[in-house]
Amino acid sequence: MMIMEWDQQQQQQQESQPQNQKEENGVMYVKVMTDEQLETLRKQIAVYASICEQLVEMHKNLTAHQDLTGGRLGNLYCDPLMTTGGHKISARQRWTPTAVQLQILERIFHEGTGTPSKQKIKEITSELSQHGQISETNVYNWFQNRRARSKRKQVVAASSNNNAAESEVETEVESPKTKPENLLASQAEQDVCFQNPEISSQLNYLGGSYHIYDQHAWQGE
Amino acid sequence: MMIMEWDQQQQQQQESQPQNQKEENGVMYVKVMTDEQLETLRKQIAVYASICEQLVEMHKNLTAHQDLTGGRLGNLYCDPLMTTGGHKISARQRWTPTAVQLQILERIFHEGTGTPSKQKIKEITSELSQHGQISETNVYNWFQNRRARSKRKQVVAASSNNNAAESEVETEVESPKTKPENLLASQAEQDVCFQNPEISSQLNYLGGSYHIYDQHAWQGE
DNA sequence: CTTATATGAATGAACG
DNA sequence: CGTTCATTCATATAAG
Repeated sequence: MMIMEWDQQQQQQQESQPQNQKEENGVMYVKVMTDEQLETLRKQIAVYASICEQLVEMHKNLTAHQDLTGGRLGNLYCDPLMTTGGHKISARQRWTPTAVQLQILERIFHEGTGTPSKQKIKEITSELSQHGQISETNVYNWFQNRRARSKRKQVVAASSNNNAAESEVETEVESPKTKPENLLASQAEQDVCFQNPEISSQLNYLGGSYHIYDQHAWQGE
Repeated sequence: MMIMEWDQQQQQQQESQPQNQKEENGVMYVKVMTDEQLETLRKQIAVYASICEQLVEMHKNLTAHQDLTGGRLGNLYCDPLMTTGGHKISARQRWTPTAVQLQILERIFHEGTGTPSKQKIKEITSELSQHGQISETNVYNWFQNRRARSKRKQVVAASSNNNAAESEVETEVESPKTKPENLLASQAEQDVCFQNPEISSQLNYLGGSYHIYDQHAWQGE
């Protein structure tokens, strides 16, 4: 909001209102944002930084048990425990979708074509392989399970209004898990490519740029 | 990084280098960032926006289980005896069979049909619902777990009897009895202080401010 | 308060 | 495609 306003104003300065520009000694001078606007902009960035930091923390905590443990790749890990008996059977055999992969899968699942054709499977697999190890079988199984379980829920929900005394809200069928996702997931699709490496690099790219604001009170504390 | 540089430069302009400023007709002119710098700044914000969006999605997907999985489960402890501070309700209370229910379940489990059909599940649920809140899913899960775990016990017992530590025959799939895997399951418990409210408000504050950059190619196309 | 265990629930994979 | 199995996750409870 505020950023957009600033952006518009900036364009005005650069294009529509040359009377706000001056050249002197080969240096271009223009009328700039007021300190207030500047401060606002800085706050925007700072807010983003703060949110990113918090979300990263939350994400770390939440996925500590799963695939992102310690930043190591989730699937096919060789645990250091094998040294005990010199055995190497403990390779994880079960694929676990990354959060990103799950997001994409859910989106595809909901956006129409309930029939994941063979060709479609390949495409999806190819797409998801950019976000972690995956195979076509995984995708196929995932859709099979996803559909079967959503249908089972339907059946259970439909049949459970028989003996239940309460007017439960179990008509959710299959939406609870994916209902609140299209608020801002509409864009930012698969081309975003945020896996751990990317996210990390981006965050590092931006890292340390927001602490200069931590004395302000805008954070709400 | 880049932001900080810009910030420093900005401060220089405003404080240390008045020779870059000019006043004319009551309007203050200062040397501003180059278009390149401006573009960089915009990219910073856009990167943050993208990351935030992605992280929010990830977080939603990851917390969907906690918040909505049991969403409708029958036994929600409506006893609002929260500790001070107004913690979140989080009706993620998992079902716990009562003594009577457990008795009945065990009896049914031992008396024959190891395969509780869906119809059977309904009957059992109906019966058990007279001794406490329960759902068909609970019964289904209970039987699944009961069976799986009794089977595992057998396997473990059988394997522990036969193999010595030296022979090292392929013991199925890693002995589940001696697997110290709780290296990371201990933390990430109660220290997750930040919950949705703060994040949400901040995100609303920034909502819709980044889409103006989506035509750029910096995302790594 | 921390650690270990029991167990309800979720889910990838396999079966028929 | 529906159902079942095997494994894992997460939490409630118990133990230290």
